[in-house]
Formats: sequence, structure tokens, C-alpha cells
Amino acid sequence: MGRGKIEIKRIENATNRQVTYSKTRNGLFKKAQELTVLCDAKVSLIMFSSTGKFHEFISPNISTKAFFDLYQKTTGTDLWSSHYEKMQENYRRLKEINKKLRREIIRQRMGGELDDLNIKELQALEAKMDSSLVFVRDRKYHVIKTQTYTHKKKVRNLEERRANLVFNLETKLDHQDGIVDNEGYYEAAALGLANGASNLYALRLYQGYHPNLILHHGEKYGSNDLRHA
Amino acid sequence: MGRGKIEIKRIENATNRQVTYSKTRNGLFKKAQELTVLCDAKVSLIMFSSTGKFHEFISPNISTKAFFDLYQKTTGTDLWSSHYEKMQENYRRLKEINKKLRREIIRQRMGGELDDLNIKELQALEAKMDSSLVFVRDRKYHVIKTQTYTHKKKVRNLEERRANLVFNLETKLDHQDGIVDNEGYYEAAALGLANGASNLYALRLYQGYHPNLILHHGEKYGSNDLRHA
DNA sequence: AACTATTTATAAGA
DNA sequence: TTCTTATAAATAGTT
Repeated sequence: MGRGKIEIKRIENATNRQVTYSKTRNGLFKKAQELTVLCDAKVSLIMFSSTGKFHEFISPNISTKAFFDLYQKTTGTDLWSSHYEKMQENYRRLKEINKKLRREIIRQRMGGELDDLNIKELQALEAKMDSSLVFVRDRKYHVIKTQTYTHKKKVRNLEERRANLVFNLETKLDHQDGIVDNEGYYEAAALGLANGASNLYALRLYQGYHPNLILHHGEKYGSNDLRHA
Repeated sequence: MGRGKIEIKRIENATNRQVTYSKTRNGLFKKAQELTVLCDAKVSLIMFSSTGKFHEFISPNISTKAFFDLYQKTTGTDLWSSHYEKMQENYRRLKEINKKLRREIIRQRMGGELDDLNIKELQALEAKMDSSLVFVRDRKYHVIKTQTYTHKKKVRNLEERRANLVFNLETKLDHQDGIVDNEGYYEAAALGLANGASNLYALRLYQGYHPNLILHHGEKYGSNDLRHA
């Protein structure tokens, strides 16, 4: 509107463009202000000219921050998310470091940083460590005891099984006489029961500690029940 | 502008207000759009009606996020800071918890959570604690030794000083003969040097541990130099 | 939502 | 930039 009508396209003349920007900007601000008052609305109007100049209007009944919060709440968008993510990434990283430190603390802190402690603190620390050590030792002995007991139980189980199998085999052989001699021997060998081999296994098992090893040997007996011993 | 001029104040009639809001909003959007094209500007226009209805225009040559980033960069304000602060507060809080946990770990972890460790881990932990305990004990003994040495030094110092004072007093008495007998005795008593009292002090000091106690007694000798012993 | 009389905004010129 | 002014554009009140 004015002396002549203009086409809505970029004004190439920089001066004209600047003038039009200035005029229209004022018009917009005035209208925004009117809208705020007349209609009790909240308006945020921000603009940057082609030369980067910045102008802003915001309704006086709200702060910029509150306006943006309202904007986000209304639109459901989260303009902070990228910032959040960066911080959370940082947060996770530091959390991981802390986790590592926690582990390291147990192993190394005892040896260092004692210089800051006075005699009382040192005595308290010593007492606490002493009693903690008792806990650790108790636990260790308990584990060893349990493990030994379990091993003994397994061995007992194996020996019983061996005895049964030997008994069965002998009974079988007794009943079948010499008819299946070779088969009988083959079976006994396959089961690891021929001669004193089984006793050797039992001895080893008693000395060994690793349960998996036991099970591995146990499987040679063809008995899955051992897994639950 | 229209059939009649209106005063720029809140329109009380809700329907009229809504109509005016709608018309003016469209006008604003049109102008914002024109400004964007004619002047190659970046415009953000956001508004909320009195009933909370939301409408937005943003120049197509920029995203909302980029616009806000530009806004912050230009204005120097940081709309994220409050969010940052909340997170940082949370962060600080968790850091404090971690700090406490770290201390607690040293004191309590040894006694608990041992159930998850196997025999090898227990043995390693026992060994580590054992050697750590040696460190603590060494440190404790070192502190005790240093403290004892310091005490001995102080006592030696006190004894030297006492000897000097006694010597000076005797010299004084010798030179002044019986003229100031009473004064001399008074002075000696005030200084805590009469008869064997000073020896008792020295003995106590040697047995005591608290430096302040020593200084307190030392002050009775009227010598501030003892503070630096 | 349209109409339109009237007000308001502004293009061009100074 | 600002002022002026002719003219375009927006819109208050009405239908």
C-alpha cells in the first residue's frame, strides 16, 4: 500500500529493502502490540534483517523464557533436547568414571592418602580393616568348606554309582557267563569302569576345585544326574 | 481501520475479541510473510489467544531451533541456563552422594557383598586387605613415632629452659644475697620453679600427648617461645 | 464468512 | 532515518 503497488518478491535495491524492512517492522510491532492489548493475547515477534540486524517484540504480560516454555508445552517439541542429550552423555561418562573409581578405591585407596589421617583416624581405620579382614577370611573359609563338602558329596555319589555299575556288570557277567565276554569288557571300558581307572578319577576329583572339570569327567559315566550332584 | 475507529484497549466482548484476534492475526502473518520475501528477513511470530489457542509463523528459510539458536547468539541470553542449572544441581547432588558412597565403600563394603565373590576373588581381596592393613599400621606407627619424638624434643627444650631459669635465679639470689629474699621467693613460686614442682611438670609433660596441654603448662613459665618448640 | 466504508499502513519522493 | 502524501491494504461494524 502506498503510492504504487509492489510485487511481493525480494527488493533488489538494498536501500529500498532496508527502508521497507524498517517500515514494515514498525507496522508489525504496532499490530502485535495492538493484538496484545485488544485481544489479551501473548505475542512473540522476533526478526533479523538481511544484514543480520535483530529486533524483537514480546507481549509485556509474559517473559521470553516463559513464552518459550509455553511454546514447547503447547507444541510438544523440546528445543532443549539436544542440550539435554549432550549433558546426559557427559553425565553418563562421568558416572562410568565414578564406577571405575569405586572399584579402584577398594584396591588402591588403602595404600595411599593415609598422610592426611591423624592417629585416631588411623586407629579407627586399622580396627575397621581388621574386622573387615575377619569377615573376608570367614567368608573364604566358608566357601572352601562348602566347596569341599560339595566335592566330597560328588565323590561319594560317584563311588556309589561306580559300585552299582560294577555290581550290575558283575551280576550281568555272572548271569551271561562267557557268552558276551568281549561286549562286556567293551562296555566296562567305555564306562571307564575297567580296572582301577575309576578310583583314579575319584582321587583327582577330590583334589580338584573346578566344578566344570568334575562335570566333564562325570559325563564320561554317561550320567546326567551328576550335573545336579 | 474500518467503519469506525476503535480505542486500543482490551475488547470486552468475547466474540468481537475473537474475531479481531483472527483478523489481526492473519494480517500479521501476511505482513510477516511479505517482510520475509521483500526484505529477505528472518521472522518468527508466535502467538497465543486469550483462550490459549496457538498460532505460529516462521520464515521458511530457517528452522525454529536454528532461529532460537540465532536469537540466543544475538541477544547473548541463554534460555537453556535454567535447564542447565537444574541438571547441574542434580549432577552436584549425585556427585555428593557418590562422594559419600566412596567413603562408605571403604568402611562397609569389606563386610558385605562378599557373597558374590568366588574363592579366588576372596583370596585376592584378603591379600590386598592384608597388605593395605600393613600400610595403615606402618603409617600409624610412623605417626606415633613422630609424635613421641616431638614430645621428647619439647620436653628436652623445657628442661633446658628450666635449668637456665634455675641457674639464673640462683645466680640472681647469690648476687643479691638476702636483700630481696621475699621477692625472690615470690618470683620463683610464680614461675613454678620453687622446690620440685618443675620436675613434676616435666614428668607429666613427658607422659602426656596433647600439645595444647604442654603449651598451657609452658605458659606458666612466662615464655612464649615455648609455643614454637 | 462476505461486504464495504473507513481507517491505517506505506511506497515514493523530498 | 523521518516527513509527506497519494494510494494500497487492512479491518470494524454490518449483513
